Amino acid sequence: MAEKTDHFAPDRAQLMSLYRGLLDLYGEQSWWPADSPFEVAVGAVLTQNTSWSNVERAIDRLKETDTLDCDAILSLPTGQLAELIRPAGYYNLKAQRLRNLCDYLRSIGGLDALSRLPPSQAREGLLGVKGVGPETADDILLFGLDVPVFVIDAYTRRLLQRQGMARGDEPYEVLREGFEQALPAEPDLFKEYHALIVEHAKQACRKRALCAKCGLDPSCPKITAS
DNA sequence: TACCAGGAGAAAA
DNA sequence: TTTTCTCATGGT
Repeated sequence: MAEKTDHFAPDRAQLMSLYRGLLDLYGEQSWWPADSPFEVAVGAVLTQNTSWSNVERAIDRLKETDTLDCDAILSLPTGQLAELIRPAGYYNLKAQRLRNLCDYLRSIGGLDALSRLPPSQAREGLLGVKGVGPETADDILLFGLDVPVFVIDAYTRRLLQRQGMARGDEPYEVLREGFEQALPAEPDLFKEYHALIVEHAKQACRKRALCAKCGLDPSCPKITAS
């Protein structure tokens, strides 16, 4: 039996071929759907294990009540914040997580101050917030602050497995570093790549019954550059 | 009715 | 150290 290793070192041509294949299939996605870096940060927390349509509802409710900013969120009782974001699910948990994130941002002087930190330091700071894991932190850095970090999510893992490029269960950092070392450090490329992977998951694997195991299902097509 | 979604952290094994 | 459990609404 082959030993299980956590190696992931794709070459640039391989990843760019996959990227072009996705781009040919789905066209430009131009993410993230948000009006400000702070809205990206809030959306990144709210979308944890949650469909974006539900997140939009919650963000709309924050906008309607003029509470989509750090100070407003921190001034709300946690129960009231939870009620506002209820459509996003896990609302008690996420209300506390949003407060934790806002506490941190306020302590360092806001997102502007975060963007002025060395990227590795900004990432460590975000990861120190209870409720902000690697994917959420990288969403904020890439889509909110234009830091070239590659976001790994469940769809990315599934696609890599389907393409035969990785097992899919490698540690987050192994996969992230694999992408970042192979690709040019361009935020726009990383954003579009991630958005295309999500779009692929939605379009190609729309049948729910198949989606859970789509990494192994032939109905989820392999991507090839035209 | 049952399953799943743009995770993360705590608890159990 | 690895696996399992918890958190929850809304669409299909």
